[in-house]
Parts: sequence; C-alpha cells; structure tokens
Amino acid sequence: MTKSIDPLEVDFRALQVLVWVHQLRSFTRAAEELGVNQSAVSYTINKLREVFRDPLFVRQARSLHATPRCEDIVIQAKRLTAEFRQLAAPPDFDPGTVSQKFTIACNFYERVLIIPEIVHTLKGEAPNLQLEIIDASGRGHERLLRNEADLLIGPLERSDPHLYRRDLYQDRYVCLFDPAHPKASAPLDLEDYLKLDHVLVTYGGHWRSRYIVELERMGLELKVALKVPSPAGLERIVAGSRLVATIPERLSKSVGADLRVVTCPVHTSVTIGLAWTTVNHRAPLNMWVREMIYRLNARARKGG
Amino acid sequence: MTKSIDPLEVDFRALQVLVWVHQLRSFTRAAEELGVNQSAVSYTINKLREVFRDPLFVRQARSLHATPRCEDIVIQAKRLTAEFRQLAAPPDFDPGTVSQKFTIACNFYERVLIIPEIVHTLKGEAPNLQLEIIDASGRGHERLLRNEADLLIGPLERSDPHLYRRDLYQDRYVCLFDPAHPKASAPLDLEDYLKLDHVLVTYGGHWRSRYIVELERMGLELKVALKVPSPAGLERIVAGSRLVATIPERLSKSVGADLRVVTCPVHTSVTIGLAWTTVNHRAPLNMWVREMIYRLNARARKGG
DNA sequence: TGGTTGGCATCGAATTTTTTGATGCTGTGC
DNA sequence: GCACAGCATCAAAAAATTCGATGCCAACCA
Repeated sequence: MTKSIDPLEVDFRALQVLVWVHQLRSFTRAAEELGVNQSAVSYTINKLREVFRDPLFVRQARSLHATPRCEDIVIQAKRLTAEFRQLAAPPDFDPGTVSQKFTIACNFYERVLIIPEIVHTLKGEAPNLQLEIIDASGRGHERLLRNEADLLIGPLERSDPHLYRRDLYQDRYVCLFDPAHPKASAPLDLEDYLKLDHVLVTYGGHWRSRYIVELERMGLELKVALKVPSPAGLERIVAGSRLVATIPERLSKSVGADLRVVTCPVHTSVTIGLAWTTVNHRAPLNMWVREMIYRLNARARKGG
Repeated sequence: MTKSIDPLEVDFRALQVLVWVHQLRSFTRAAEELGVNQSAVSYTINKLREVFRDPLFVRQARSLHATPRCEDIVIQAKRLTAEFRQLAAPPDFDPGTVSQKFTIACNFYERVLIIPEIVHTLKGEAPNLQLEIIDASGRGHERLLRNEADLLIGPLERSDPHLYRRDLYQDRYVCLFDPAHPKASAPLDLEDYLKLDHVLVTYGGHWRSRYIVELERMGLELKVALKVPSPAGLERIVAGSRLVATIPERLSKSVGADLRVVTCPVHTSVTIGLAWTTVNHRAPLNMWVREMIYRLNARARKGG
C-alpha cells in the first residue's frame, strides 16, 4: 500500500498536474485543462501520493482540500518547474551580462591585426566577459582540442575533421625592402626574388608560410640569410639592410611603415580563419564571438 | 530532427543519467552505474539533447567532452534533483524550527484547564510556532471542516465520520455550593439535587452537558433559576447564594476555590478529546501537537 | 427516505514510452 | 590495415501511461 516509489521517476508533467489540481481544486477540471482523461489525473496524483507518502488532496464535504504538505509541495513544485523551464529554454544569450571566461588562441599576425579590434568591441558589448588571449604557438589545433582555447584565429591549412572553421579573408604576400635597396622601386620578378637575401619569419611552431610551400611545390628554394620567429622588430631588421622579408600584405601596413612594400612574385595567399570544436559549436557565447569577428573582418574580406 | 520536445516530460531520473554521464564521461559506465543498458542511456541523452537543443556531449578523439551548456545544465540538474529529493523525503519534523501557524479551537473549559500548559510547553519546544487559540463557540466541528482551526479540543459527542478523534480523559460532574448552603455538607442524592435551584452553564452554542442529557434520558428535569453562557464568574454567583452549579470536576478546582464541592448524583461524565480532519491527519506538526497534548494529559487520564 | 448527481477511484484495453539485446558505425591505437 | 572501444540505431519486449467505462461514496433534493 505505502510502497516506496523512487521519487526520481516523477517528471515535471506530474508536478504540473499537481499544480493544476491544486489550483482548480478538481481532478476533472484539471484533466480538462491539461487535455487528458480524468483517470490519467487520478493515476498521476496517486503516484505522487505514494512518492510523497501523503494524501495530498482529501475530499471534505463537497470540496477538495489540500493537505498542509501538499500546499508546501505545490509551492516548491511551481518553483522547480519554473526553474527547469528556464533551464530548458534556449538560452537567450545576452552579451551585456555574460561573465564567462573566453579564451582565444592566435599568433603574432592576429594579435597585431585582428585582436585589438576584437578586444575593443568585445569589451564594449560584453563588459563582464573574462577574455583571455593565448599564444597558439603553432599548435592551435591541439589547444582547441584540449579545450585550452575556445576559439582559434589563424592561418588555416588542412581542414581538420575535428574542427569547424570559417574563413575570414585571404591575404597576399608582399616583400619589404629598405627604401634604399636597388630592387625596391621596380616590380619584382621571381628570378630577382630568388637572388635576394631573405629574412625568413618562421612563426615559431610547425607552420610553414604559404609562399614557402608554393616555392617548394615549384622546386625552388629561398636564400635564407636570417631566421626570426616572428615579425616583431622586423622593420628595424630590414631598414638599413640588404635583407628582404616576405610577409602578408596586411601585416606590412603595421610593421612596414617606413619600408618599401612590393608585391611578392610568388602568387599565393594565406587564408585567415576561425576554428573551433564541436564542444563549442552550439555554445551561444562562442557563436556570438564568432559572428562578431566575422563581421569585423567583412571589409578585409572584400579586399580592403 | 530538431523537433521541439516538451521539456516537461523530462523526469528526474533522466537528469540523474545526465549527471552520471557527465561525471563518468562515458555512456557505458554510466549505464553500468545505473544498472541499465547502454542503449537506454543513449536514448535518454538523446531525449535530453532534443529538450535542450544542445549536443550536451561530443566525442573528441578518445574522450567524451561536455559542451559549455551541458556543464551549466549539469550544475542546475544536480541542484534541482537534490531539492526535489528533499521535498520528497519524509519531512523530518523539527519543532525547534517550525514557524507555521497553528490554530486550536476550544472553549472555556479547555482554555482554563488544558490550554495554559499546552501553550507553555509548545512555546518552549517550538518557539517560532505561530499559535492561535480561537473560541470553538460550540461549533468546533464546523470550524475544523472549514480549516479555521487545525485542532479542536473539547467535549466530543457523536463520532463524526469526517473527523478523527482521540480521547484525553473523562471528567465527572460535581456540584458547587456556597459553604453556608444547607445541603453543602452531606452527600447529595438525586432527589435533593432535583429540588435545588440551579445555575445552568449553557456553554454558548449547541452543546448540552452530559448530565443534562442523562437526566433527560431518565425523564427528569432541572429547576433552572439562572442560565449563564460560561463558567466565568460562576464562583461569585454561587458564593453567598442558594444557587447550585453543576460543572466538571476538574473545572471546580479552578472556579470553585472557596465553594463547597460535592459529587453530582447524576452519574455520568464528559469525555474531553482532540478532533481533527483528514487534511491534517498526516501533517507532522499536527501529529506532533496531538501527541504532546495527549502526553500532557496522561495524569488526568489516570484519574488524577 | 430514497433517488439523483457530482466527482474521484478503479478496471481492462489500447497506446505510448522505455528498455533490451543485437548490430552498425566511426575513430583510435597498434 | 586490423582489432577494439564506445556511442548510435533498430526491432522486439516490457513497462508505464492513457483511455473509456463503470463503480462507489457522499451530498443534495424532494
């Protein structure tokens, strides 16, 4: 009779039935309200009676009275269902209130060209966001998969089956010369290019710049006079020297201020894009940040 | 595919499955833990995926990763299930902390003889209880059924099918005389009793004292010289007069201080008891109060 | 006092949901 | 490239829920 039913097999619909019966003081009308048979309501209330070990509702004279315990349970049930509903509702993402952590992995290029604007906009629209920029160190994919970063911005090569990606724009390569360099004024052909003394930016990790890959594909090789891990300080290296550096065009706007910029004769380009994992694919914050970055780069995408 | 499942048909067991999968990072081991088939876990998680419109768990390389939304949901799910468990658990009633309202209906007799001790004990053990004593006005049953009172203490007559009851003790009737009254010293027989001038305590409502009912049953009638609604002030009415009052013995200890008390020749007694409704039958507070009152009257019950 | 009625309880049948066991599929590690 | 781990999926079985009909009880009415 008073067999102990595991409380866990109560569902929120049962609580809903309880609330309606309590509200309407009638099994029959609650059943109508819920669009089910009266005996289904009876069944549900009986189950709840066993779960709570309490009569919940008793008939007194004409009307149905709720026990004190029932009153209590109804109040809690309303709260629990409301909270669960809210939990189940598609999270109405509000940038203004998010206070989550968000980590972006990227490298020098993106830190100089993309990140500042992102940070500015993000901090403006989501002031409480705990934003962190980490160095991808040429291992962006790995860091994504380890959940060390929520989003990777960088030059994307192969399409990794584990990652989602979205391209932002393509960037051509240009060569940086000291303005006094003999080849600095004329258009540069491939033959001349190969004769120059090059500063090679390795970008640290396993990354190999697209123009290097392209040259290799053609069976050619660069005369590398100096290797540097990043374009930081590149300007002062090239200035006043015979060295030539090949870097993405957009980067030259930043680091090539007083240098001569000439189109690179190796016709290829690097694709800058976003990458993320399935874990974050549907996360509202991640989606929102992705969308924002994509929009911020709309101009660059159109070749600006 | 993304069909919208009503969140209300999620039960707490499903949330439990979610929590275990999250904990163990494995459908299979969660299934073992829960003692069900792996495909049942898969089924449940799939249902939750539809409810929450989120993958919840994604496989990445070797391991199962939880989405950010999932992390959030798990935290909430733990809280909700814990709260529901507590709600479903038989309420471990603690008098020290109850702060409910509790209303006792009774009449003059009980207010004088029983209530003071009850109030004292109740306030001692349940300091936050909001206790209210209301006058039954001879309509105690009615007030109970209307939930105006949680408990009725009084002389119980017929056994009302709607009410539960528990008897406390029985009280015989005694007669109060002015000490100077000629009949005050000797034992009183029925013949003399009927010749006396009586003060009849009506107790207000529909109540008829048991000795009156008994006399009636014998076809006898009292010479009523004065009717008063309650024993309040009875002492001063009887003192210095020829009038005789018949009241329950225990009451005479309070209101008959300077009067002569003689056993009433109508051999009957009134039963004082508790009455309550089904609504409160299983309510812990009500049960606790009932038990306490019963214990407090243990002495009286043994004829003290 | 007996008939009528409103409303919850209960029963067997029908329906729906959940579980099971078997099998498929995909990515990993050797 | 093969074997394995582990989730997905399928059909059948089991269990839970709902339905429609009916029972039953108390209240109300004449």
